[in-house]
Amino acid sequence: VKLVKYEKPISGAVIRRLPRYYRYLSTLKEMGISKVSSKDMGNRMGITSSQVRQDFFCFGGYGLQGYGYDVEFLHEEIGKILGIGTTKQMIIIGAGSLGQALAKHKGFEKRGFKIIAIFDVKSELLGEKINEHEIMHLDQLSDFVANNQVDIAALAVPDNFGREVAGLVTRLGIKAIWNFAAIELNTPEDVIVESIHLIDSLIVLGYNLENKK
Amino acid sequence: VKLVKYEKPISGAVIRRLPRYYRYLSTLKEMGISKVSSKDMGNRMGITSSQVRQDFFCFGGYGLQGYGYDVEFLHEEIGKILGIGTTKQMIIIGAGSLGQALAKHKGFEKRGFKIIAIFDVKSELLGEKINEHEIMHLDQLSDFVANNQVDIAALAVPDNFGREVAGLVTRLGIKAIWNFAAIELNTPEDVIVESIHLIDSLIVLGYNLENKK
DNA sequence: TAGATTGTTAATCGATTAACAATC
DNA sequence: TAGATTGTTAATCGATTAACAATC
Repeated sequence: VKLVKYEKPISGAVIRRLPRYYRYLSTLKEMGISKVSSKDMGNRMGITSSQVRQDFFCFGGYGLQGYGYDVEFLHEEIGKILGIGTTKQMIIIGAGSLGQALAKHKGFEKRGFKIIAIFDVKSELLGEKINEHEIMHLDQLSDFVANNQVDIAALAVPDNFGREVAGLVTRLGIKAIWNFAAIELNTPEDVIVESIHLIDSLIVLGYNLENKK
Repeated sequence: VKLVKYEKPISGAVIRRLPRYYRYLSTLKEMGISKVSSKDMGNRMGITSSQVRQDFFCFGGYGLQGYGYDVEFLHEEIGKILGIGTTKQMIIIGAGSLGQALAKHKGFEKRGFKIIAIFDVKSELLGEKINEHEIMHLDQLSDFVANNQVDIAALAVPDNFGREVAGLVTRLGIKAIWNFAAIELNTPEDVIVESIHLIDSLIVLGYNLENKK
């Protein structure tokens, strides 16, 4: 009997590779390919086959010696680890162009992230509909959170409002923030923050371009 | 005489922290604070003071023993390393909601990234103006690149067009791609790719929420 | 069986942290 | 001078890679 190894927490570096494996496996599935080797996966992703095997080994290993990995099975198992398929409800705060773009994005719902409301403070935006959701005033957030399960708040507000809105959101008990403001957030320990710093990413790109890796 | 140490290439991990230092120093400057210690910076960013000093030491050290770092000077030096202030010209491919949000974003130009054109293939979008730029047809890209300095192409196209558009862009000689499609790009060695995988980020957030770090 | 490829341990590499002398 | 904080080396920690036995 082989036991799955959940003893020690999985490192963040491994977790961040899982969505990439998952996407690649989705592609293979669509193409009707049923098996894949660690070498194939590594080549595609620019990492070593050794790292691929090591990553899966963290969870007990999903392959068959001499054969490789079954695409369908591996896809499903990684999906389970990542919690894809369990629906999480998300609100978007900030209905500017970025907030609206997030609200309209197709890919999130497919992976279990359901957008259930959009908030802003600008009166001229209120009542406008993005997809099926009317933009609500931020004053209504408290009531909304009291009456709905909100798992994640996406912050697409101007940088200088980020701290304030993050404070509000955590006071209301929301435990996960997807932050797009170019600021550092200091949130309570039990609140998970994941930031997308667009400008940082662009600056690193500019640096690498000038200093050709 | 102290020589700046440019002997070995700086690790990517260090470079990715520089924009964060830079942003923090910008804030301090605005607040009129003139000195900062490695301890202050570390606390703010959730890293050790040792790491902060080690990072700056890569470039020869910018501080004064017993005092700390001069905010204005450090800000300027990090800016120089990152190449902030040298203008880079960027085009956006894909004028959907995400492409438009990028085009409208205020923060890029401030850091030297100038958006000079937007392209799409949908005829109903052509001619529409985003900021001062008219949306052009992708067929015009080749001419445009021939007549303008294009440093960076931001790819905000549907995932299934990503590879094709990346191929086009590299064939036209553009050396840096800021990729928003949820795909792995295989580009020539001399092309720099920086990807923002929104869905990956969201999935990791969901994972961390379920598995409370 | 021969060939292929994983599972798994060990070795290496690189990044982070600790420590403290230097010096403002 | 005493106190503070960097510059810099060494120690530690963690992540990646190599290697190969296991086994399909």
